[in-house]
Amino acid sequence: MKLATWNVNSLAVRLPQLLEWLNAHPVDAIVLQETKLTDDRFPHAELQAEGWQARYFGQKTYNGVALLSRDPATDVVHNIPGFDDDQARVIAGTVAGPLGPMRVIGAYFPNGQAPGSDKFAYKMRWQDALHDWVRSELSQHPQLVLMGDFNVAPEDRDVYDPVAWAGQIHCTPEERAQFQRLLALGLVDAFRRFEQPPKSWSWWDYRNLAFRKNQGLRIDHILVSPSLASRVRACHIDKAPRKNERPSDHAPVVVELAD
DNA sequence: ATGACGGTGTGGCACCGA
Repeated sequence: MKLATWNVNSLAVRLPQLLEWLNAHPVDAIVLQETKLTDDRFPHAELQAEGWQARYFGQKTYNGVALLSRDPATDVVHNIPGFDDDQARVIAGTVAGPLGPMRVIGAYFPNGQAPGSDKFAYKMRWQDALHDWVRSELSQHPQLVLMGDFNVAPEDRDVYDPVAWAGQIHCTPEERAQFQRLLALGLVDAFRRFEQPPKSWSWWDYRNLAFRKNQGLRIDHILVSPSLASRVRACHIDKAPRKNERPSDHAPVVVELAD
């Protein structure tokens, strides 16, 4: 079973690239971030024509998330229950698979702007709420995957220039501690289960020829529940779509689970 | 220190992302 996450930075612009990628890289389910579409504009017909059932939760201009699967996801949740939020950042659903029902949570963590800002405080509150909710989801769904754009580079090896980025947004001790709190729930970073090429990133700035210079961050992650950890067969970042004309600034991340 | 690139909105630029 294969699962993926991709911050597409506007699904309206990236739909052709998404469909092309899904054709070349069949997955059982994928979560998308930054769709930037209200639900009435979501391209469910185009996706359905390609065999995808879509669950989506969007808004105008910013944010927006979706969960695509071959069979329609059930028990769908929008945003973090009990956490009042006017930003569309989370979609969760249960997807049928060879391993039985799989709880899939797709998340677009707040950017946070800068330490000390209001947006940073929101990012911390949001992550507190996510942590507590994921803990309760884990108690009900032993087979759970939390994936998306975390906007956190967990360690210095996830940053192209850790000295320059020290204490900067995505790299602050507070954000990294929040990431560790998720791991403390028993979740496992699938990417780090394996030897990986050094300088593996999932995001490169559009500016300064960052992709060509391979200056990026690993901020898109796939965390799996304890009962899935031993089933993780592979996890990789697919840089190829970043070479497209008009690419997203993020690359998809893929995990393969043994049936 | 700033802006650089790209997306969106009701635009002629501002805001936001990371």
